[in-house]
Amino acid sequence: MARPPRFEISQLLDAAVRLAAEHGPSGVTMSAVAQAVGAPSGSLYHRFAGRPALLAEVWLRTVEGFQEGYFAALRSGDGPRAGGRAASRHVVAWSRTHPQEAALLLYGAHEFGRDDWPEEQLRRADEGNMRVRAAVAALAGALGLHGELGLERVSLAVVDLPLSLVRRHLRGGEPLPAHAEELAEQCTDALLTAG
Amino acid sequence: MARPPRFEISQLLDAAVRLAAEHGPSGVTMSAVAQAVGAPSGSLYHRFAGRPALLAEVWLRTVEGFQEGYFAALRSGDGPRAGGRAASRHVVAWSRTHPQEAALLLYGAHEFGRDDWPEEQLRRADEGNMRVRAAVAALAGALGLHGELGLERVSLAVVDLPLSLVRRHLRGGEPLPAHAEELAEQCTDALLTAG
DNA sequence: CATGTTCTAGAGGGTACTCTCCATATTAAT
DNA sequence: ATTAATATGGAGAGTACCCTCTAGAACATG
Repeated sequence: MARPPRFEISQLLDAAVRLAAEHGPSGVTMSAVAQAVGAPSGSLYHRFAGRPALLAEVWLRTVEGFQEGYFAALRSGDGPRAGGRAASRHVVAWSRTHPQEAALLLYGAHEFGRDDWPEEQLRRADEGNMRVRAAVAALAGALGLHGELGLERVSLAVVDLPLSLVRRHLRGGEPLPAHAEELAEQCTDALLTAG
Repeated sequence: MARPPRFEISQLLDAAVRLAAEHGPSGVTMSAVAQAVGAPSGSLYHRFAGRPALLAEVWLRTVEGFQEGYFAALRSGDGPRAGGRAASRHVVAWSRTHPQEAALLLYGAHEFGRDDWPEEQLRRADEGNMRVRAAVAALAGALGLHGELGLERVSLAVVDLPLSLVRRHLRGGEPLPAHAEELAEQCTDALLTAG
């Protein structure tokens, strides 16, 4: 018993992703998103409580989409070492097939106005972070890398390093080179070797 | 034969750095900088052609200040391997003593409106980038790491990896842990070992 | 002291964006 | 058909910011 929506939420978020990739988070204005899909600005405020809520949703949908495959990769393969390599590879491969979303990930939640997010979305973000931390800690334990220093080294190996590799290229506007997955895997492996 | 300035350029840039570190590049507005030092907005336009010029100057002063010590570190030590380790260490140590400037570096020139910069400042930025590329290429050659893949691996080792380590902590608002330099050096060394 | 130069001081126009509001339209269920 | 629920469509108030512009203050030099 209601008028059907002309604009799907996912359609609005797609436009927001495109804008964020092209002009940065600050380019994701309510009017820009509305104009991109041909909707009046009022319609946006039926879906999102305000700009912070929209930015949070764009960020969370992207991160959660990324993490889905990331955790699967971490658990894959034969043993923790292979899982780490696969995870590193996944970061690069996913970025290759989702260049706009990857560009978005490189900004970080803070640039998407995290400080202004509504309670519930902050919770979702925290939960994702916790899951990553837990997975990294489990990997570090399985590899015998203990202590604060070991944990941080594993984080660098399976999270920050592959992201750095992606950043280096995407920020320059170039696509990822063919050998990127290979390089990420090699470097991750080198860092996972106990020093 | 002129009235002495009440506001030094460096004083304005200092305020801009503080604002950028706290609120991001978008927080560096002309009025915010003016208000931070107690100057009228008009005075800012005597020093800088406009907002893009101010942002460019903030970025360039910071990057050039950082690079000064970075190149010295790269050339220091005994052989290329030690130079790479020292450079990695320098990134972390400099970030520790210059937390605000480091936060600024983590954003990247693009976020500081690089696309709108005046010609001359674009040139300065390019020159800095070229010097880094050349130094990294020289290091890769001395280490016997050849080809596109080797070059990129060395870049990751002595530039992106230590920056990632810094980013992980500073973006969370925490200071760098005591062992950060040590960890950076170890990881860089692991990556500089030919795979 | 007179002069020319550089700077301060701050008002205000122009622009872009966020968000509110309300009349109107569309649908499902009664 | 009526009604309740939900959406559109778009005008416009409020706000923040960039930048310009003019008047005059402060200083070194002749």
